[in-house]
Amino acid sequence: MPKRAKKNEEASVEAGNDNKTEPQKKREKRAKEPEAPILYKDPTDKLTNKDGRAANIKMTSWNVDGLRAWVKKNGLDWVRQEDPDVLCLQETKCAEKALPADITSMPEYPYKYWAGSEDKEGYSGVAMLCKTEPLKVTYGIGKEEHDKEGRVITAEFPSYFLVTAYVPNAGRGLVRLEYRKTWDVDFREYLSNLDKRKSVVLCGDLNVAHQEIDLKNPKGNRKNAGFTPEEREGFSQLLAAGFIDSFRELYPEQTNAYTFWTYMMNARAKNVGWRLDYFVLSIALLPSLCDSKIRNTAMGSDHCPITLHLAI
Amino acid sequence: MPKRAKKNEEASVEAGNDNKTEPQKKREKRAKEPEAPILYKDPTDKLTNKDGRAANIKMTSWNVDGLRAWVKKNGLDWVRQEDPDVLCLQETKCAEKALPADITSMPEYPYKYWAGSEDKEGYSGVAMLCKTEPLKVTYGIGKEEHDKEGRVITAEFPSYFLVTAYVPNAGRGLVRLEYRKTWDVDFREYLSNLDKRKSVVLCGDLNVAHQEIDLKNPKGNRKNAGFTPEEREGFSQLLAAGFIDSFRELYPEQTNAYTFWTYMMNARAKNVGWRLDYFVLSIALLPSLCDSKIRNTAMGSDHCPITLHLAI
DNA sequence: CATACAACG
DNA sequence: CGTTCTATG
Repeated sequence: MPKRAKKNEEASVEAGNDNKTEPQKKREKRAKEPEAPILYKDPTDKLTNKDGRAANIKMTSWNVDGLRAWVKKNGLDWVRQEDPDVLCLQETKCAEKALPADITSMPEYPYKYWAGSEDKEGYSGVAMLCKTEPLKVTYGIGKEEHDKEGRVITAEFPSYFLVTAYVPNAGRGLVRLEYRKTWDVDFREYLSNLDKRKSVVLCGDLNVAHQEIDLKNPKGNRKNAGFTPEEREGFSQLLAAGFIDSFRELYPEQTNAYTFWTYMMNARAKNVGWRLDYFVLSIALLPSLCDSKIRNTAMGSDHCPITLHLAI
Repeated sequence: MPKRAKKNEEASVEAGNDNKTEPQKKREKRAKEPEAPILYKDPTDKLTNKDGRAANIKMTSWNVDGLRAWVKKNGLDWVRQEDPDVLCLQETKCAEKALPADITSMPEYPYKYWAGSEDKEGYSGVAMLCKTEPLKVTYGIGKEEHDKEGRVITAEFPSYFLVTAYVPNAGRGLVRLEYRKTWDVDFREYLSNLDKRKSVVLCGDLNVAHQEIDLKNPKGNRKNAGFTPEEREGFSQLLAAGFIDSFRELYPEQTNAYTFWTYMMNARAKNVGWRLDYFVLSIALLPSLCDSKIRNTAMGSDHCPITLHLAI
């Protein structure tokens, strides 16, 4: 697992040319297209906690489904508008040396951490970009069997741990459900141990819709990856261990709130989605919670980003 | 090897939609874009033979480098303008059942023949589309070892055989040169045997530049696939067996006449190319030869099409 | 550089 | 449906 942080690098340039093939046009598009539509800060974000204390930390998490494609689709323009203090990305599907200069050279985030799959190139992978330097950054959850796929980065800040995770998908036909169950147990133990030392913020694609309210089609998906009783129970046990689902805490009745839509069957246009991406907090952080939002207008992946505001 | 001819089929329709991802735009492009630039019949084509007899058959050969991509790039619009009596395609890289309706339903060519690789999907593959029905169509060259990759279709017409071929590439590092040499021997024997019965027109990607005049960079390519002494000698021996290279016959001094340019290094814009595609004729057809042309303005592949006019 | 495939989601 | 990989050219 790569353990280096990256600072700025020079961008490489590509010359344009004339005999336009499709892929050439694609590249030119990336290079020349002016900007993504301008997004303003969401005026509905609540920027104070229960006691009226002002939010002072903003975090965004996004499963980008291929970082290179997402960059070409101007995902970074959205990030610049959102301007979080920490940006966590999942499913980067990109070796560290293949990262686009657009992101490795981003001056807004001088502290950047990357984890990729050791065996399979272009599989899994997570990243964390920070405006301020963490006290310490670690990779994985301390168990050989889980730490070869670039799924977890943990950053220690003065008053909390920030963990970003891309939880293993149980797979078509649930071929990897048994593995997922062992993951859920070990990951919960990892988080509980952190929680004994400092409060924890966990964010990322947890690859489970917890309750029926968390996906459009609960009935039809009980035997599908992401909504099996085993995966839902795993999430319930995580909460029982002393954590809260920040979005559901604040919006307990909110229906049709999803963070993932399959590319198939025009699911996003019909909002046939799943809530798979979360900010999960140690109970001790509940007083610091200001808002937990789903940015479902941001395009560039089959997941949308989510943003958390804390007053710490 | 598929041995069925195909007639018309219904086109399938795709609904448009709004949340535009890159691949969606690609599909819409294919559906909605008006037309490729209009091409007129080449006024420099010579449409009579030496004796002034009028050409009465027109054939086009094109290595399309992936038929599905080529269709999306409006290759068929060019074909409709060119309007040959027979169209031969190489490197279709497409299973018969995956053929786009745009080509399977083309009414101009009621008689269509397809050959694909048996083992590797999306590899090799040739096709022949005819306005008039051949007396007989066969696939391969009658040798097990050569006939599993969908490289040859032979159509028998009243006064000649038409053979279209995609000759095996000798490969990077010449890994398949030995195989290519056995192919060259067996293919020559196949053509010679046909020639004993009726005159032969051979067209396609023969994967060799015969002489130094046939590629931009002869010096640098003597050890590269397509210009090794062995491959060039194979072509020489084919000619020695009673065949002629129709283009070179008519234009013996013509330099910078190529039919293939690698996509790399902007080779086509600089005309750094190779002449790999040929109409090779039985000597007996020499009196029928009117013209043999390279259509190097036609885009859609890393090869361009070539066209033959005969007065038979 | 570009077209195919497979694996994965 | 879309991103990645690999093989092939």
